[in-house]
Amino acid sequence: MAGERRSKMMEETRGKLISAARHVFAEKGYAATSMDDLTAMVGLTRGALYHNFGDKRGLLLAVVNQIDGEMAAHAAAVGSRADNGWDALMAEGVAYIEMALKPEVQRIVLLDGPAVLGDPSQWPSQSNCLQATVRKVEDLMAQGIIKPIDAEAAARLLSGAALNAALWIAANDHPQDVLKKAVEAFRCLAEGMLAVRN
Amino acid sequence: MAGERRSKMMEETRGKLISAARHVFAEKGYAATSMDDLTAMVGLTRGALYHNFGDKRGLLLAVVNQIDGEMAAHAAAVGSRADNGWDALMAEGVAYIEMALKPEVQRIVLLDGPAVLGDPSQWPSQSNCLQATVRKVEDLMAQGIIKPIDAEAAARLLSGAALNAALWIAANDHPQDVLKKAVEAFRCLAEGMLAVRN
DNA sequence: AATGTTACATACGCCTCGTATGTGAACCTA
DNA sequence: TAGGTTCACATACGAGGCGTATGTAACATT
Repeated sequence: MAGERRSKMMEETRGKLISAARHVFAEKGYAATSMDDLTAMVGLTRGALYHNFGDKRGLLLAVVNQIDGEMAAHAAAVGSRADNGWDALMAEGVAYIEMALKPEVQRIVLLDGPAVLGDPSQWPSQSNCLQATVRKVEDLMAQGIIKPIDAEAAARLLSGAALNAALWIAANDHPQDVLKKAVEAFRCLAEGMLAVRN
Repeated sequence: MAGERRSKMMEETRGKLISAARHVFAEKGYAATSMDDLTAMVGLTRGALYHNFGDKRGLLLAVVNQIDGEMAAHAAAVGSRADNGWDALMAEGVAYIEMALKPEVQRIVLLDGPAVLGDPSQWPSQSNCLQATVRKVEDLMAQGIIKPIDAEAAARLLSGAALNAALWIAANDHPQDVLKKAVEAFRCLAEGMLAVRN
């Protein structure tokens, strides 16, 4: 039961670094961010960085995991409020699109993340989120609501479509207008999985 | 008339640099590639690089444009061999997935490209490819084959789904098996756009 | 209280990028 | 064809940025 003050402090410095990184990575991008500046911004030096996260990539990984976790939690919360499995799946997809409108998510999770850390589906958090979608698809399939196809393939294509929709929206001048179109198209595509048309 | 030998030589060096960059970028990634090494690899120095492409990003842009152009051409060729508009759209989508299996395309066009150059839909070539898909969707819509939705939204979601499918396949150990599942799921989703089920 | 541990700072070397300047060959002119 | 000019590329230089090796002071253990 000792070393409590120490680990508390360490947790705080980790938090400060991650928080600063979220802001700066989102603004200037990963490559253009100097770790000297980043650490100085919160009154530290690179020493703290390399001790806590190993290297620059490690910091990005921590940031990505944090954001990704928040996204998964939010999507799950939205999905749980739906009346049935299908609506929940749709609601999660739409929520995913909406979340990806935040510059933080765009730049860090969708652009720099994959380039620096590699295939997103290997990340722990992303993997969890996808697995949840896979299970939802499997449930709906077992209920005969959607056609028998590979669940993982379906989940990945859905999330891919949502992701790309978000990128499109963010690059556009009228996000709200485009969001409506994107959501409509997303629902339309997703209905291709339905065993019986509404 | 004049300066023919000179511009011929310059075209050759540009070609050598782009060719080398395609290989090295695909292997080690954009960030990890040294321009000193890259240029030395074809018997040049960085002087040639900065003269021809302005900076490192300029070289990546040239590489991306070349690959993207090849992809668009291939997709168009595949699509033109189909009997009808719908089959052509499906064939192009599948072709897109298959092309994205090449490490070159994955690493350069799908990972580093967006991170370094920004939104892919702004790139000249990618934009052309997308526009072609949009027009195909509009045609099918005019024929009453697919439901009336926003054509650009549909095109973007389709290409997004295809893109993500490719990333999935490439990260997998059994590409051929997964390819089949992905293509099946892609067709399934796309059929959501059909006005009348087959 | 003495010793070990650790969280972070400091200091160093290596590499890479971009620019500024040099150079020799190809080009135009007469 | 001879002289000057242009230009494609090489060389030289300076400015960071990353990662590591080492230092240090606060904390923990006994």
